[in-house]
Amino acid sequence: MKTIFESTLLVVDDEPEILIMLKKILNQAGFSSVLTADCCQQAREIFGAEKPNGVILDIMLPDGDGFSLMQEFRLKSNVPMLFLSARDEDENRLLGLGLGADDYITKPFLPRELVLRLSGILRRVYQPMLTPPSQDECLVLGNVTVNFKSGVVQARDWKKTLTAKEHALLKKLWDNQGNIVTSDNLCRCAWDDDLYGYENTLMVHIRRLREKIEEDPSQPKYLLTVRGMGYKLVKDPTL
Amino acid sequence: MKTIFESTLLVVDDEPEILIMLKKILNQAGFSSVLTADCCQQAREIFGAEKPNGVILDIMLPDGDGFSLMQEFRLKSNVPMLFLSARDEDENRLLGLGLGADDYITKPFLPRELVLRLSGILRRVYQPMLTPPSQDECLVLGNVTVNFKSGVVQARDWKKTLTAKEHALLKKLWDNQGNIVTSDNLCRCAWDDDLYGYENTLMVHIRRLREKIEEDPSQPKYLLTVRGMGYKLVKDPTL
DNA sequence: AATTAAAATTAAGGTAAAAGTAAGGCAGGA
DNA sequence: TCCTGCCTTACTTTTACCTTAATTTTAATT
Repeated sequence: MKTIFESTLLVVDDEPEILIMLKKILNQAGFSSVLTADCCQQAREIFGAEKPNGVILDIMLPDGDGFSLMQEFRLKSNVPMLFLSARDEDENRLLGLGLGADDYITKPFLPRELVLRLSGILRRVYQPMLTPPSQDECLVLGNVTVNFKSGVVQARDWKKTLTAKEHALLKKLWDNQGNIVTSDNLCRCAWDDDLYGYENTLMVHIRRLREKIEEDPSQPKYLLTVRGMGYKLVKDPTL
Repeated sequence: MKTIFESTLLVVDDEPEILIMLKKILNQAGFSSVLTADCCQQAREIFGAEKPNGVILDIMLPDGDGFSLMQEFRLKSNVPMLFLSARDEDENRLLGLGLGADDYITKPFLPRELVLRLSGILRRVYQPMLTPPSQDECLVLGNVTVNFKSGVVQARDWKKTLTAKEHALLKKLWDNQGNIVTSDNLCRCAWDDDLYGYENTLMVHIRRLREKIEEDPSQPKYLLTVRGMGYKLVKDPTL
């Protein structure tokens, strides 16, 4: 399936004029394949034969009710289904949703709202995957890895934790990786008051950071000093 | 993630009593991790930090509107979001759904309907990724086992139960196992009002938790302090 | 090479965050 | 109503982290 508009939809309602209207609305919205049924029996046949990708059900049907029909279909398939009914009592809505309906729309309804809700559901179901299961983003510096979420710096055979200030500073540098971060800006992100006089303190922290990420402090490769301006974190010193 | 009830939810509304009510409703329904925010700014912070699995948004907020906020969040994530608003005009519903909301619920609403609709959406979105139902998941810390469903902490020859607060806090830490959880966030998940002044109380609870899981409080191995930031639960101290 | 300002290095001392402790308060159940 | 268990408050003590300050090294400028 390419887009949700190539879904096959099944609309079940006993009023012919409603069926015609719905079909028109859905076609206009871009759904090319809309099947209709006006009773449970017909709905069952189409459902079995066509395996629709979405079902819109009225509740009152001549030869049964939509609730039972939905239950029946749910046993066979996890396809998106929604109720479209004139019955707006709380109990009915709760019943319908409780049976696993993806929505419960009451008549009269806004065509555009129906389309939006239906499209939303179909999109969720047929174009689902969000959140690519991402492992925590880590900062990798040579053999050393920094995980900001856990505040851990580690290599193969050891492990250290970052203190609050170190965490703030290194994060700031990482966020601006490759660019110069002025001492002022670094101070601002680690200290609330923007008093000056933190320059020296900052240096001490930078020193500790360098130790922690195993820099040779006299020959830093990753956490570089930019004289007169600030510091810079580079991921790959060869570049 | 094992079930949808382990989703982290974010509720944004400017009325404190609504927040408290929603939190209660959702907790009762089984959602264990419900965060709340009363303005856009706070919502942004939590959204960025916690990556919630579902968002419930009011439209009228003191420092902005829910529509813009949803647009903003949509750019960053495809997470399920729904509106909960007193404004029932057609245009607003269409606008909300058009921006990609998964639902638009109007106040007053039936608690059960909210829960059904939310659960339905979450199931659609996350079900495909859910792992097959396993036996009760337990947190194992050395010789001690914590069962969150029963709230029981036990070792070979003894057994204790968790209190409500302990349960909430430990659950939160477990959900973010290995990562730093700020004191703020811990407080938020255990107390409704996000008043400050819970820091001390939090500490006392942490202390009790440490006793309960048989930590040597002076040399914790599992429930670690991250000074200036918060706490962290590690499953295996050797790693 | 001399000069000088910037940055690095130390180690000690200060301080705020967290731990510890105990008593008081409050709600739910008997 | 009292009782019990849980939560909160308030206070002291401890400690991990941060800051300070003095000295040394480095790098840019002349």
